Amino acid sequence: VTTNARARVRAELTREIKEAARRQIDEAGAPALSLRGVARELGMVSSALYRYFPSRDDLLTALIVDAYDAVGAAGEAADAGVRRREDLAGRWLAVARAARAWALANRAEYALIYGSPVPGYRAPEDTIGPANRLTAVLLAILADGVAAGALPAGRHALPAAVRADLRDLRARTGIDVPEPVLFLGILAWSQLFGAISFELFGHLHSVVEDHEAFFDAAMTTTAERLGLQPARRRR
Amino acid sequence: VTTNARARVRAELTREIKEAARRQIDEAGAPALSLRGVARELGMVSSALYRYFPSRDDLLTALIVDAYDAVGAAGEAADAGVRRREDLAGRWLAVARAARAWALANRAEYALIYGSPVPGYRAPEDTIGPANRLTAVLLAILADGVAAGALPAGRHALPAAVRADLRDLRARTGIDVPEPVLFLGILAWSQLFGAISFELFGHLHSVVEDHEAFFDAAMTTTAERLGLQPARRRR
DNA sequence: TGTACATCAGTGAACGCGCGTTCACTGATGTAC
DNA sequence: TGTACATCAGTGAACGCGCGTTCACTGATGTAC
Repeated sequence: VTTNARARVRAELTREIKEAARRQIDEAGAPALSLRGVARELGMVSSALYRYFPSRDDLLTALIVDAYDAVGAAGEAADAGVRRREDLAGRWLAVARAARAWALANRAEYALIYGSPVPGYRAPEDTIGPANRLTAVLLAILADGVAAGALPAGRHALPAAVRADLRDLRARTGIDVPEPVLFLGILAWSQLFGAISFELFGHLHSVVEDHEAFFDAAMTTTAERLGLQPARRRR
Repeated sequence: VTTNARARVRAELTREIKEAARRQIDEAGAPALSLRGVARELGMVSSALYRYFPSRDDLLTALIVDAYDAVGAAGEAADAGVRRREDLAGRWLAVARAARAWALANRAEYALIYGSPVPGYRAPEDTIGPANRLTAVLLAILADGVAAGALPAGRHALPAAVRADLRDLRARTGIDVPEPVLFLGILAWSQLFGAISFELFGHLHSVVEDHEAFFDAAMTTTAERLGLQPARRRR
């Protein structure tokens, strides 16, 4: 039991190191993340950090995993907060808004996972699982729609190469959604992050003023195009 | 006349410096761009570069301007290469493919302009003009469509805030396109770069294999959604 | 055309800084008998 | 419960490196008369 005192302190400090690192990348960007800087902020000597992370890259990996987890959790919570589960468009919009809100509140972390990759850094396998967390939420909405018969099964014609790739994807992952719907889903997914990136990386600057209104309108359109009907008039 | 000998040599070296810098960011990313490294590659001493660029940031700015220019020129050429000007969907697809091809061939430069901003670097005014070059090509396609009556004027309902922003944008820039069409245009624009970024930044990895086929299918769908009809069956 | 002077490109040393990582060490915290 | 030993966290010095930028300088290239 007393053993865990040491373990608890260790966990706590690990958390504090990551927090300080997050603050640092928020101020100067991920490439400028420096172990010495983190150590300085915590009043430690830089070599002490090596008790917690074997290298700078491992610290970066931990931050990436945390970021994917955080945005995934935000999406899950937003989806779960929609009471009328059959309101698929409402769920989509809620998740999209949650992703944007998280991105605005954690710009550097967003850039870390959805911006240009940190040069020289190669993401290890550990990041794959958490990366799929938000995607799973979006896929669940699609799957619910298909199950309820609310999604047009897909008159959308696809080139053979794309259809084959999507068939493979379904087989590998067990996603229960027809290829055409899956195709539109990936499009919507990339539209979501395209919109967030455009706003965050400054490309909407001097184009549109009310970014939130624009985002909502864009995501509403995206939901319609996906075939997600607003709640009441289900066909 | 002989005066220009010096000027020509100067222009040539300026070009070589930028080329070496591009090679460097292609290998290690923009944040790692170093004047000393560039000088080393050219067999000069680092201080000599200050005869050509007053600081590292100015070199970066020049690279950004060049990149916007290059992708803009690629888009213009692709658009100009479509003989049947009334084939709006074909023009859109050609420009989209050109943007993607340029991005694939110049990954670091793409990341420089459409990826996460280089931390600590603030883009000066000079980058705004070139940044609009590609956008202008896309807008011209829309404007042509509107002029030819080929684009549905826009039954698309927009929230008041968005509509007002777009009205302002039209007034400021003299864009000759109704707000609903403009809205869909911006959506298509961000879909285009969302798709390229997703592919380049690795988010399509283990999702889809044939990236080119997927991109083409995505952009074809985007063109349809914009209301751009394939050439022959104009309504 | 020929000379005196101004302009410019490039050199090399230096300043002051920060970085990741290693290593031998001191003490404190836990464990086993 | 008390002592001997092992584990672990944190220190401080050091290695070897790279960076942007400044500055006084040497020569070569151009200009004006």
